Amino acid sequence: MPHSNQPGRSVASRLFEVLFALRTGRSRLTLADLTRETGLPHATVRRLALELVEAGALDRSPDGGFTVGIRLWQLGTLAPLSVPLRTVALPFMDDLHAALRQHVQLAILEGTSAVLVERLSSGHAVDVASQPGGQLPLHSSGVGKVLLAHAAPDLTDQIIAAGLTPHTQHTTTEPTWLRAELAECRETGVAYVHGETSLGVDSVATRVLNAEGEVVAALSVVVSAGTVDLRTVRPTVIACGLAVSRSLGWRPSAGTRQAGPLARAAGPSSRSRSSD
Amino acid sequence: MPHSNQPGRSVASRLFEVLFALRTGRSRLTLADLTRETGLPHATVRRLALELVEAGALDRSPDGGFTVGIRLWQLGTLAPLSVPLRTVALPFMDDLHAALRQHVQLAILEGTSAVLVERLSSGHAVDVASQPGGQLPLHSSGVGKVLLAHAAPDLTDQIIAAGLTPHTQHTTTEPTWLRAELAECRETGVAYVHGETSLGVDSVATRVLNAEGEVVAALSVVVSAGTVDLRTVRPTVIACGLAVSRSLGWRPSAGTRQAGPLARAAGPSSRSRSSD
DNA sequence: CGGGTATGTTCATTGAACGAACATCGCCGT
DNA sequence: ACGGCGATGTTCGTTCAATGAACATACCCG
Repeated sequence: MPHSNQPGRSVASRLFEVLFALRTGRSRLTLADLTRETGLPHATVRRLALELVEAGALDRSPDGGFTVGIRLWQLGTLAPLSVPLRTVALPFMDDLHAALRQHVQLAILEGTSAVLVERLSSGHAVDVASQPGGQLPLHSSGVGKVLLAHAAPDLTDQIIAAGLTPHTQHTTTEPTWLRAELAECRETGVAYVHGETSLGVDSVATRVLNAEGEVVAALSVVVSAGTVDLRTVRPTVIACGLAVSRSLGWRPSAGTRQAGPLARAAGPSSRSRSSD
Repeated sequence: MPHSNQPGRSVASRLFEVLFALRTGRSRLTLADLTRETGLPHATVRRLALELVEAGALDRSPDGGFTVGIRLWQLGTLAPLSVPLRTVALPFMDDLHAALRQHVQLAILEGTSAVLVERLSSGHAVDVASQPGGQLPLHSSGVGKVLLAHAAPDLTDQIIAAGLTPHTQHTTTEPTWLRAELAECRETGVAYVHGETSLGVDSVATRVLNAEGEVVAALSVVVSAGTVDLRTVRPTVIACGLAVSRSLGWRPSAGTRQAGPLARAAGPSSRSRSSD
């Protein structure tokens, strides 16, 4: 039986199975790697991979390794997140970075993860593994919590159903607790993380709104635990988030739909549920 | 005849015809746009585009526009030019930017164009249209000339055969003249451009070498004509290019294959190949 | 030299891709 | 109201490109 693939699968799906076998940390794969990764017959993988090379989507080094091609990278730069979001946010992130001398991150929601879009790091700050293009968990990162809090409610159900993987002993694994955190975040517009992603790393995150008052991104400052008082960082982060939102066309009045309570959150006083 | 496409074309090729219809400045296309752009029957384009959306390669806005998807952007960030080239070059480009307060560009060769990989701009400097991911002509830009000079000789023939499109009245359109410039550049490692890409914009470009002594990129400073003495900029650019090359593992001794003459070019005076 | 792994090549089979034709919707000018 | 027009969406018989098991080669290691 020389055609025993399960029917219903399109060429395109197979093609992208090969393409997306390249992931963070696995950005250079051999033909055998691709075969293992996809589970497809090696003859098929070979044919598809060579077609991808011919199209310029992949590059092949003389030693046989496949990597993402320059043309595909170029195509990626056309993604709408480059403009206006990144362009608009970058100067403000620069300011935030200059003021605090700590990591500053910008992330958006994609499927069931937060995707890191932009990042400014300080040499002397804690090292975080993530790079632009990398993924962060929705339930245990600052930006993740902000994005999850403002996403469709059933996404939270999905995330909880999928299991709240504990990355450290501080990761929130209790569904009720997480839901409470998210509700709090919806109220204040801010999310805190204390060593939930990795030990000794804290972060404060806030939301970024567009002209329609929708949460389009999350902005966070990541600090080494204990070095900085998060209560100091909080208003700075909030102000920066508001500044970016404003530049995207958001106005406090226009934003009543989702962003109403943020006004209260902006003041550090009211009910400072601190961190210590 | 319900199957009148010219045979020999693969699905993959059609798929990428649709994908690469998205170009700089045309990063958001409707179905009709894609159909016009590719010349394929609209039923085919529709099917392919929807498959691309399902795979996450494209995003479709509610109003029907197709844009590059986030997953494709993520995939692009895995391209080998991000690491090590960009990562290594960025700090040095920062220094160059800090020292000169002018545009600093990093580009690589891709096909018959130079592709802008990284760019630092100063608000008060001349405005150049190009963005990371954008293309620059090989015959009329600084980085282009550097890359062309060190590429396979038949690429020059190709470029000349394709016609030296004049972008301004200063663009080199005479093949012999261009070849002379390229020879000069091979000798000195530096290329100058005086208003060839756009009027009033000058640039100085130099090469970046890897551990094997191959030219892997070009580095340039772009200035408004007349504001800066290019003779001042030249040694700074050269030193920066050498610094990046060193960080990539290149050593003057090891680089004799292609990089021999650079030593002379490095010193403003004939042969003080200064590193001190 | 035999076993293992990575890569490359062949070819009969067939189902997925194809696209002409048809259908629908909204828009604009008359 | 009507008809022309462009954009989008849907159908379906035809057929050729995609498929993958089998074979072939090359290399490494014990």
